[in-house]
Amino acid sequence: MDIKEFAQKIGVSPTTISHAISGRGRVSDATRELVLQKMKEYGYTPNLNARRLVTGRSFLVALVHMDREFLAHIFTMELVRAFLAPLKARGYDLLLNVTAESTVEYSGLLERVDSRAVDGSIILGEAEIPGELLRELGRSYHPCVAISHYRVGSMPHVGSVVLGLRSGARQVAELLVKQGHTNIGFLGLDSADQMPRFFAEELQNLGIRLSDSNVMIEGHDAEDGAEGLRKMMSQPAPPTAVFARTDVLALGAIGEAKAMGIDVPGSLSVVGHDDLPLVSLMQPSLTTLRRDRMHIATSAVDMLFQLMEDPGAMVAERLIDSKLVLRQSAGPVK
Amino acid sequence: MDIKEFAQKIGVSPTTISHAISGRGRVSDATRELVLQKMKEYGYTPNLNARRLVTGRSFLVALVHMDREFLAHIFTMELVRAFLAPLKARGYDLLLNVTAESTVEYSGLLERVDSRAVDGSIILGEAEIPGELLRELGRSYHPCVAISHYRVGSMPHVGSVVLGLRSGARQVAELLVKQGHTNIGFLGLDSADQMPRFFAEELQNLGIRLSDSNVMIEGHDAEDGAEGLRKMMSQPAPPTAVFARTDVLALGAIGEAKAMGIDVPGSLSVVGHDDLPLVSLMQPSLTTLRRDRMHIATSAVDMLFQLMEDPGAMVAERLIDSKLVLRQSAGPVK
DNA sequence: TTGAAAGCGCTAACAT
DNA sequence: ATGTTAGCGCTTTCAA
Repeated sequence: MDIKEFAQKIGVSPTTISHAISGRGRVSDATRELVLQKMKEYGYTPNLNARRLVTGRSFLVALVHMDREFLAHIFTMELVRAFLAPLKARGYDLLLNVTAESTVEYSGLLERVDSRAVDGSIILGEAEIPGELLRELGRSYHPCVAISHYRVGSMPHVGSVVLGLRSGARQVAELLVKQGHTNIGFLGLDSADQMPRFFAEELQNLGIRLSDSNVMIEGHDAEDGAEGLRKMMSQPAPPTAVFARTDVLALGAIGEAKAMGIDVPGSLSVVGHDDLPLVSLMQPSLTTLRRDRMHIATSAVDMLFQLMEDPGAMVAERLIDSKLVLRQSAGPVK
Repeated sequence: MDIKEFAQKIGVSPTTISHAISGRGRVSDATRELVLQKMKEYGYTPNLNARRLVTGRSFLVALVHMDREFLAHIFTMELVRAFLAPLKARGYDLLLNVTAESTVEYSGLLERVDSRAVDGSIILGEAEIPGELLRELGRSYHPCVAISHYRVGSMPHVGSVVLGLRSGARQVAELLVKQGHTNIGFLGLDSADQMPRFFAEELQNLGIRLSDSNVMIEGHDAEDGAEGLRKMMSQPAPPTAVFARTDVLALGAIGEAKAMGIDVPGSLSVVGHDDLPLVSLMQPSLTTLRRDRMHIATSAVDMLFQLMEDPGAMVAERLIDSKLVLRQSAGPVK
């Protein structure tokens, strides 16, 4: 049943119905009551796609990601979850599966954007988000907010939430040094990651040198963490503390330490990064850097709606730092 | 730029453009080439909402859930992720944030459905999915697939993926009995859950009695698991093995056991349920029941598209069982 | 193989 | 306060 048919059935005009539903038009309370009442009775429900076509708004926000496996990271999953409530509070749904892998894919994205199929986008990038993509989006006057480790050059319609690494590096450095560690290791992900540099610099500031032989860049999996730790501990003067770039690496390292008969945190302190679910339940529970998912999500959503409401708005970049969560896996040097 | 303007610019009719893009119409190869070529050149991209209005298809599937906190379960997050690839393979996106909490919310859902804003729905229900909801959906000829622990009465346009509990209960019972345990406990979620009954029955079949005092229904959190285990082990004749309804309960229990000086699995075996990420990395690694997320997701999506392609199809219910993953936390009785 | 015209169901000026 | 009318941008008969 369309609005015309429904209008005839209940004896008012389509306009009145539209007004009654949106609440935006001038209708008498009595008429509005009647319309809403009859809607249920007849089971009429407006066609969203028609509305979207004519209003140019969809009440949809897309979550754009660079690769198809982005949800493999548990942290990202939790982030996705965190977007839901703030969006729902504004009457918005979240669109998933929008990848921006290549130029080919950009077009699919731009199609959805130019055609007003989504009102805004949140762009997730573990690595750097291609400037070309952001420029393309900006050019189509599409409000979007990028979330990544990197700063995004200021451009119109594009907000940015930066997940800072520097502060976390400092907090870990300070903790370990305070606990008396002087021989410290780092277990990393890949060569593009900035964390090892930051960590080395922060240790330097505290008078400790992160030697190259104590930096292991192995990969993403627990096995990589185990492998890295094994190498590190097989050196003549093995470190007494290790900062692992992710909790998964940290857990792999702890497992390997146990296998090698090294007590954590008795003989080796381990600090992770992410505060994934369950790491507080391990034995020992994991000391790690936590990023507040809700904070990230509400910041991004707030920013996005600012841009959506005022297309001219120049939104400031927002930096969000990690916070050290003290648990059992790191302790004073013996 | 709309199709009309674009048509004039490149000197063909809107019809031809539509045909060239969809590939459905009869157009010469040369013309199609031209159109696609010029699309990039001029940056024309069709309006999706207009297309959706006229075709009645949106290439969107909604993920419907009963409460707002559904993504709090890590298992559910992983399920969401698993839907993405099969949907993308068919050119579909996934719509998140569609709750069906109350009758009020049903209307929001039905609006999206009746208005063809989504082509189909996947309904997630940890508990039983309200029959009324499914009937409403079926009545609007809306293809949907329910995923839950419960069987859904057969009705048109509604498929069902049942996450069976019985088989898992049997596998755990068999494992523990084979390992020589005779005094066995259960750590449960809530009174609505069928698992304790199934587990008791399966133990019964093997000649073991699950005594009421060994069944603790405490809640969802690790603390609940710890609390339950403490009570259970404080009894005169504490069990030598415990089946926990979820991995989180199991981890809470293991933590508490350690705190009580009880070795796992030396003096107490613990089996969990879900195989959450990281539980394989704990010390000891967790023996648990695993449900194949990809299998569930592809089953549901396959079923959904069957219903979408052939509205008359009566889709068979599909049962998916858990599989025991043997790790370290459960072992032979000493 | 291509084009003209009608209409998808709604909203929003503009009357009344 | 309510109704009339003209599109929104596309697809799809139908005709050429």
